[in-house]
Amino acid sequence: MDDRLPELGDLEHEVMQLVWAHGPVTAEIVREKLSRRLKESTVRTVLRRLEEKGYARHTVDGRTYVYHAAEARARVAAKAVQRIVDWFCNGSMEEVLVGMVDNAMLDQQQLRTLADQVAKAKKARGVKKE
Amino acid sequence: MDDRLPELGDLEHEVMQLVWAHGPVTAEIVREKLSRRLKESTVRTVLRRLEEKGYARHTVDGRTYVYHAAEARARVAAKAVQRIVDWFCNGSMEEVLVGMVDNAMLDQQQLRTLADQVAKAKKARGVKKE
DNA sequence: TTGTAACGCTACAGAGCGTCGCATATAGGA
DNA sequence: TCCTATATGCGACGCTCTGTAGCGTTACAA
Repeated sequence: MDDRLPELGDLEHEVMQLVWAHGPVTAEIVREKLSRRLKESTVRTVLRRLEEKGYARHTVDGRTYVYHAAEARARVAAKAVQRIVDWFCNGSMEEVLVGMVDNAMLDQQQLRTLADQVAKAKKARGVKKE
Repeated sequence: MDDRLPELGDLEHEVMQLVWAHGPVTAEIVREKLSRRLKESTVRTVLRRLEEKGYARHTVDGRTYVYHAAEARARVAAKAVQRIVDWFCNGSMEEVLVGMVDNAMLDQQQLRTLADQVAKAKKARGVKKE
């Protein structure tokens, strides 16, 4: 259930961002929206690898593959962060947050605000939650 | 000042953990403490690469190199998290935390506690801060 | 000066990623 | 029914990163 998603390369990442932002996409759409001009086969290879890695899934429309995100972006990000926390700090999220405050990436004010927003967000979707 | 630290491989990571946990170390000490039995030259190569990547530094004692962590573990972890946040959520730490709560990795209670601990930690070292 | 201990340099294989070319299958129109 | 356009998968190639190590070099003690 909490399988480790493999890491993403730069291009793979860019494509996933498109999938998340744009919603279901075809290889052609991805190709058009990419910053670089790439061959169709390149895009398809990336999409296929993304699916192998568990980031995306596809459905078939006529004879066209439509790719969807397999997991919400926030969820993937959360797992990535969890991984970092486990790796570096034996799972102590606290140590990481302290590090961020220390590094001036975050201050307690923001942290407190975050706690509120998270609480709100949770309540907002609380019903849906299983 | 906030240079991007390159990622670490598994062995490199294990070695850094030793450096952080054990304090200044020599190649020999690292070798002894590693889970696997490796040749000295292997350990030295890893240490050297770690230094190239900016994770460690060395001083010379007699003709022995002594390696130190270049940055605190929490700081490195924080940067890694920051990177994740930037990559996936356009810098919205909030979105990530929501994802973690959503993923049951964290609950608001913990988050609030974290906010307190962070505040305390900051105060504790507040004076040193620049 | 010679042995020994510590070091850096170079290498090499395997995996991951960006990038394609090419063979193949299939829906429509001639 | 057959040809063409289009969509797909598979395999490949080069480059970089990482784990792992052999070997030549240098400095200090005897």
